[in-house]
Amino acid sequence: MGVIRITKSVKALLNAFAEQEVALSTVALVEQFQDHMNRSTVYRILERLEDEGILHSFTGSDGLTWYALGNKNLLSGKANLDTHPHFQCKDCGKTECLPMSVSIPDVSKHTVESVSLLLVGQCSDCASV
Amino acid sequence: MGVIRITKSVKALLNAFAEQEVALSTVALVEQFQDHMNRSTVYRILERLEDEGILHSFTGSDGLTWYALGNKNLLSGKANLDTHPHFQCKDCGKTECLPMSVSIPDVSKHTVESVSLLLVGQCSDCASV
DNA sequence: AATTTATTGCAACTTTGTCGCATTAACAAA
DNA sequence: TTTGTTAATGCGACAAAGTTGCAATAAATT
Repeated sequence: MGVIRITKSVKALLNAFAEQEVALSTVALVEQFQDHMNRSTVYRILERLEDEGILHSFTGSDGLTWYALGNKNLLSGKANLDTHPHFQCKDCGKTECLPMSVSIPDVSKHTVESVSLLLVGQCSDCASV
Repeated sequence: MGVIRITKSVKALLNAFAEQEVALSTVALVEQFQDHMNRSTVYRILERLEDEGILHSFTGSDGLTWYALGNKNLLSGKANLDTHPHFQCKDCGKTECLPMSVSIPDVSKHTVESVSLLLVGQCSDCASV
């Protein structure tokens, strides 16, 4: 499986997530570390960390890929579908996992294997301006 | 606003949606009409039709943009949030709007303006194989 | 039919993301 | 601590989705 060696680059990326309790886009991470690691390295590490279950990814409103800590943490059991939503602020772009589960109704004749749920709106910081 | 002139290209695109009751990806449409209209024309027409409310768009599991008929059709009133999910079959790729509304819990301190909800799984056709 | 201007085609471009391959650096074992 | 194995990285080239400016074209209106 994924992460076998804890390289400096892996540490740096994990650090970025540990410091901030928010989701980070691949684009932002590539830019943040452009002087310290190659673009493809960023992509490959994120992929590996996701394979390990340390990160999980989702698609933002702009179609870009975002990553956030956790995955298994947010799930009660592996049998259940992970239906936690992500929230993206249309003003400041801040994106985060929402610590809740949304119930998805049964879809007749369809087997649902994964759910991605993105809420776009205004976060509290931007609302108070 | 958007659509002012009903050109041959606009008619052709609207026809594609009328014939099939499913969502179509920009990529598929560009390919389908590659001999009849330019790629940028497809993108621009889809954008205009969405502005008009004739189509609505969402992002598929692959990160690609998809369009489907309706929008206002599916909404009871403009005051309510449109929370109808989209379903994408992981096997055949068929993608469709689901005629239902999913209730989104209140998110404290966040104003939710739009919801995108994508279910990925297996459709009935693929399940019976 | 003439006029106006929205729409289109074209081509060049941007951006996100992937890939192969040679080099480098984790890390386990001696 | 040194050595050997191979995962991980850098680099560069590439692919695909989507955008943009501008000149040419074709709706729609009079």
